[in-house]
Amino acid sequence: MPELPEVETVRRGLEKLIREGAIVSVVDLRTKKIRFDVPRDFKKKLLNAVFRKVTRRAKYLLFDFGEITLVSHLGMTGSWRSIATVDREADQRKHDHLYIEFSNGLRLAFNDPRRFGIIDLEKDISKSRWLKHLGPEPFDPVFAAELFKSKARAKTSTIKTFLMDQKNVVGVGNIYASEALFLAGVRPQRRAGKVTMHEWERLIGSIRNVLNRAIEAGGTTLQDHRQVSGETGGFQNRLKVYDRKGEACVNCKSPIKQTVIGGRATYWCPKCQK
DNA sequence: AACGAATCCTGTGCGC
DNA sequence: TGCGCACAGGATTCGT
Repeated sequence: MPELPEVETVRRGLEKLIREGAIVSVVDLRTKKIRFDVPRDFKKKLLNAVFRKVTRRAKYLLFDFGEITLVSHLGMTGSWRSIATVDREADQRKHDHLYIEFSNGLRLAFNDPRRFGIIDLEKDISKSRWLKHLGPEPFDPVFAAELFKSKARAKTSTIKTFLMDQKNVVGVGNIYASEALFLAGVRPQRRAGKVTMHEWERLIGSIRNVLNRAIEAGGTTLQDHRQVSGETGGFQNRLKVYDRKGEACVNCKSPIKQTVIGGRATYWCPKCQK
């Protein structure tokens, strides 16, 4: 499901609901393991913790409780939803793995059918195994053409694979990689090392542009993505190539092509992208 | 060491 | 309607 815009949308939803200073009053963990083991003392450590803020790093949500941080990754199908007090007992769904309640009555559920998501606790987030190999955020000025042209210099893998590798730059997944490459006019199957300086400049701009517009739209809902409120996102209506195989290119009317790169469906315009 | 493939898991949609 | 198969927004782990 979720790339940076979807995770950021969820973060903003959570931020609106969880008050700073709210105390965790209920931790109801329904499974020992999602993709990886949840810490054995999860409940004990989280209960009575005082909420500070929720931030995002790459595609990870970080619930800051001061002495401890709840780390959550949505994998492909993970979601957080808020449950109204009146539905407290009634709204329990298949694949709900965790419920957290706060002193002000807010109840949250983490649901993940495919179980590719992560729920973990970290004492010191700067040492987190999940975060330490990540590249820069796409909006960080460090993500600049000169540096990335040089980083990619010796890479024989495709530019699409390079952009989706979170060690290079974070937040770009399968949908937005195709979209950004289209906006920049670069074919996804081009070798990363052969992308020119000018193309890197366009690519970085396109990535920032598409991610920003997708955040504004509340993310892309193809099937699973939901905001914390339960609403779908809106960016699926603005996709230019993803999931549009055979449809007319918005620029040149050529049929959009689909291929597989790195095992993932990839969409591009054979005329607009060089 | 770098790259691509296989893998974890459940649900959905399609062809027959 | 039912069955089998391919495929799905991620990213670690494995094999070459």
